[in-house]
Amino acid sequence: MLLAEGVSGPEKGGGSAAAAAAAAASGGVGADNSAEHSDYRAKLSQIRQIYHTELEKYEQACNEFTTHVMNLLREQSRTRPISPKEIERMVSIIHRKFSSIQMQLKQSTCEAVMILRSRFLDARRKRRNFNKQATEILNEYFYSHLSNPYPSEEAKEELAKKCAITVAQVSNWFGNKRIRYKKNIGKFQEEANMYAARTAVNAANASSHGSQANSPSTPNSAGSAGSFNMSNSGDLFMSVQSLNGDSYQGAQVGANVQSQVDTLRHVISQTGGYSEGLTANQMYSPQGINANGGWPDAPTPSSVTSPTEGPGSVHSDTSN
DNA sequence: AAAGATGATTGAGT
DNA sequence: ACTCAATCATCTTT
Repeated sequence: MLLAEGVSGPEKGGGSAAAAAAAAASGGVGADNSAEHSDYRAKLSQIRQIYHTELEKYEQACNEFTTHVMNLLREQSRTRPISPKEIERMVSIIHRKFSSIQMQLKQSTCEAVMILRSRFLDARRKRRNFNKQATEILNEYFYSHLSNPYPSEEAKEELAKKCAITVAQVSNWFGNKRIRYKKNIGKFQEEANMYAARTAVNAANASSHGSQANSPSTPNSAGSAGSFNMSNSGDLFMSVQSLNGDSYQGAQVGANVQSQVDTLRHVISQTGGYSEGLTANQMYSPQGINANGGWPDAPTPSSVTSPTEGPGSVHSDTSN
């Protein structure tokens, strides 16, 4: 342990390198937090220094005590015979005592290092929110796959790359998002509206401009300037609703039909059944519309592209 | 400072 | 192996 942390290893020189290596090996997340690492390293070197000075002190004390005892024995040897074996025994006893003290020192140092590590390297303690763009990308995916928000491994990797985070973080994000969305759909309605409308508009633009079915990189072109006005979103709703009418569904190529279905379905259910008394669960629940939509099971382990969905009935429940 | 939001961890279930 | 649910620790907003 101490060796691994560079505490009991070589002196000052390679210590920081060893500490950095240990931190990187155990931290795993180590990417940009150089400032925190330097702080960590400083504390670690402090511990190392204390450890070494204490060790030196103990050694010195041990030597002093040994010579002291030796002198005593030598003095005694004038009055009574002392066998060299006895001297050896005494010395070994002294050394044993001091080595046990050293062990204690090592143990406490080890504890200090452990505390330091847990303090500095525990990911929960240095949590940083993702930047706006990353959350936008993630939300966009989430709300455009609302009927089955379980990204495949490849999708996760892609999202991770786009958002400059790890795949595990993507999984965490989706886990949190699913659970929190399901727990309180009402709280997420505005957000859902926003993203649904936006992706719907994007899709409409894409389909009207030609055949750019799937956007391979940075789909955040249009409204990412960051102004979420309710009146504005109302406008979007209207346009989307008219889009839903009947003229556009032919233009949409089947690439991301499912996401557009989600989007449209969401908007439709929004504009259609808006009543104040209802609870959030009833107002908009993809589970209610889609029998499978409750995401209870079937995380679709390997179906990245599933065009099997029949594009025949995009708007089966428009309900004029 | 309190409350809410959010990313990460943990334990259980499948 | 993956997800859910609860929880923690921190960040952000009020």
